[in-house]
Amino acid sequence: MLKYKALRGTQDILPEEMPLRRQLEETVGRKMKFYNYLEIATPTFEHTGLFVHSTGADTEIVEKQMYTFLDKGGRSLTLRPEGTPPVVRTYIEHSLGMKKPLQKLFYSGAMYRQENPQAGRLRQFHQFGAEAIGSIAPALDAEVIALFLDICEDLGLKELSLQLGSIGCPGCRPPYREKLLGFFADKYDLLCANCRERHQRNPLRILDCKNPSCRRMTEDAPSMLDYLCDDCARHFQELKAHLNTLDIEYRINRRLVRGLDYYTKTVFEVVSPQLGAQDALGGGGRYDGLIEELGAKPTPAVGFAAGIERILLAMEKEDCPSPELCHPKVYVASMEEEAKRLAVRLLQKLRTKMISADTDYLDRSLKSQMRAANNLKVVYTVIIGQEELNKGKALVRNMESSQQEEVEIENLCDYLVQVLNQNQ
RNA sequence: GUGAGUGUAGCUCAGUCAGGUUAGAGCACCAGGUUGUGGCCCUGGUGGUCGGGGGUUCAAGUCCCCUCACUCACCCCA
Repeated sequence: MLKYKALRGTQDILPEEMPLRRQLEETVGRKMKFYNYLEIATPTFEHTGLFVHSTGADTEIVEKQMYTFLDKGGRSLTLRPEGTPPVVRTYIEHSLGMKKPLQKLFYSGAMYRQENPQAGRLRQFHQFGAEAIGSIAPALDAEVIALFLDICEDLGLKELSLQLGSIGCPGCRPPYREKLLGFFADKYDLLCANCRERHQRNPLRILDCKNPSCRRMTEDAPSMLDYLCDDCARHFQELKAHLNTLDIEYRINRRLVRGLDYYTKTVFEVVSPQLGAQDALGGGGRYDGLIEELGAKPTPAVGFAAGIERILLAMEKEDCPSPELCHPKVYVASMEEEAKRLAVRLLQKLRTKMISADTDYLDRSLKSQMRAANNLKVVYTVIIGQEELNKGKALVRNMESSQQEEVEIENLCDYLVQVLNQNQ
């Protein structure tokens, strides 16, 4: 029995799974470039207070999901549970707003939340995300949404649903909240246990309950969308207009609620019907109050975060094309000491000429070496033994055609470079 | 944190209901069939404290308890 296993909710990524991840990473980087978002990276741990004051002290994430610890100086630190607060902290700390009025940034990395793991939900998981800080333009909300959908489509995902909503601003949300409380006043006893708790703390969340009876009850509950202030309503209208011009389909979700405190106005979620319970591939929205909340001058912003493992799951379910592991081009099979020394020299030369190559380090029979070459799917196998050494030549076998010919040992490398280039 | 289901070879799984020789198959891996040539085929081999611990029994992969992990769902969210 293995003494130490990967911790609950963490995952080893094996060689076969890497190509697909790399592809995703490459797609993200490429698309971000086209939309002019620049990459940044922030530390994996921060002062605990950063998340308490941005994500929100009352949120599930901060209340019970953070990996928080004291360092030797007695400071409370936390492994980042999400990417937005660190990015905003960086934006403020390095006065990025002074360098450019609008900063468009993206990141990709591991996040940590101590939840109960299930399909599409890990304790260490990976997110990429974009944050556009400095503009209130609804067109920017649309760009951020378009960017995320563009990435998903480039990866081959087809069955996606964009859920759109608005949760207002500090101006219009409190009055709406009162309205909602009024609506539930005579229904309190009919709510499920969870919702009764929500009633005290965050009544908006009742709208998000999946309990069928709560659902039915909230059907004709007032929606935030009907109580938006003029500013928020106009913003929402303009965003929808922009999405229409971009031919982006969306579904208005009158009860879309986010679990993070900093959202204002626009909220959205991209959902895959392939996925089951954890079906949100990504989500985001506007957070016009966060920068000020963290001590800088008021600055509007909008962004999204996406779950890499969830996207990977969805790609698998939709049979998206996945890149193959790459194979070396040449295998050098050799017998006897002298030939093996020659093989090592040849390998070195090939590699400096940018040709991937490998050989046998297990002192196996020629037959085994040929099998190894076959499993590696190489294009050519070079065979060097005593006979060849005597002649000063080596055999070069084309693995597909099974044709092989003798080549002067001195010319081996140049010969292989030449034939491999012809093939391409 | 709660509920249900599942843990047998590197992988996919038989065997568990009705306890009883030395725990099996396919794939993968290794070797041989050709004393120097891959794929297909044939033969053989390596590999398991049956998730872990405890209990019942003459006897436990099989029954009971605990524990850990995974899966699904609640919850939450990416």
